[in-house]
Amino acid sequence: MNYSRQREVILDTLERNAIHPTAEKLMEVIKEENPDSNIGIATVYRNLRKLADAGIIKRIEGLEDAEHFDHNTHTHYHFICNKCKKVFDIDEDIADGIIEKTTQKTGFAITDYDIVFKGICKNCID
Amino acid sequence: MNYSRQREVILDTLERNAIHPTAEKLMEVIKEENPDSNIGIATVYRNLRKLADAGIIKRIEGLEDAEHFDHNTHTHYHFICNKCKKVFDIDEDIADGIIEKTTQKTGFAITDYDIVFKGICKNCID
DNA sequence: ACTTAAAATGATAATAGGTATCAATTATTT
DNA sequence: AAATAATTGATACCTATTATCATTTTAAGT
Repeated sequence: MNYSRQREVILDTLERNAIHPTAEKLMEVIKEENPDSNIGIATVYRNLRKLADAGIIKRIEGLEDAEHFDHNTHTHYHFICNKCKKVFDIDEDIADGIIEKTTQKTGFAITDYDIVFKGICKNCID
Repeated sequence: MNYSRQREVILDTLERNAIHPTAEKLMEVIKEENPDSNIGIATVYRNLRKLADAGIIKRIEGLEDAEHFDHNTHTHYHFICNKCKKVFDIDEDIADGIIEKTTQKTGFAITDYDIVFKGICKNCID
């Protein structure tokens, strides 16, 4: 993968904004932070895909209509609030050994898995 | 919800074809099985949404590009083969008490959750 | 530095999944 | 049977994402 200024901005912005943004949302933030730098939306989509395929960032599927992206590639889970639609990290040990257990029981060669919780977040309950 | 012949066909076809189809795929099957019956694609989308919202069937998100639907609403998980793209049920007890555990640790009001595994299925390994 | 080949970009057309609209039809209630 | 509400089919529309392509930038070799 060759260097590109745009890719650096995209990755850096994703890392500094841990909000699990969609491509469109990330584009918005990039524009705000770099009003002069003229990065096209196709470049954002392209690079997010490339970075995710390379395992440098993670694609989060199963949330609303669009794909979201996460700079954190360590094992963790997500919760999306049905009301405010915000995505929260769940960094707790709630599914210990689930890959091994499932591999053993099913015989599938599991390479990846995701857990998505839905409900109402603390802020929206009150 | 009023009765409709179309909805009955849609639900019945979904139940008899436990292949976790997308709306388009289900439409295909319906057309094959009922060449005369002229059900529009909008009706399929509309009814799958309505049935899922009513809890009669379940929407599976996080699989490829499109939403898939499952007539089985009991707690179970899914595995999608990255090669053949088939969706398999995982009906094993691999995440016991995960809602309680996560609710307790996070304080979110969790109403639902999904686990999606990815990898290569037995058929595609050989 | 200069040249060349490969990779990346920005603009935008194209595609795909899904929803909204609306007049016509079908169910339900009285 | 008449009135009201729900549903349908056709299709226009919207939104997320990818493809295309000419141009620019990067990396490597001389």
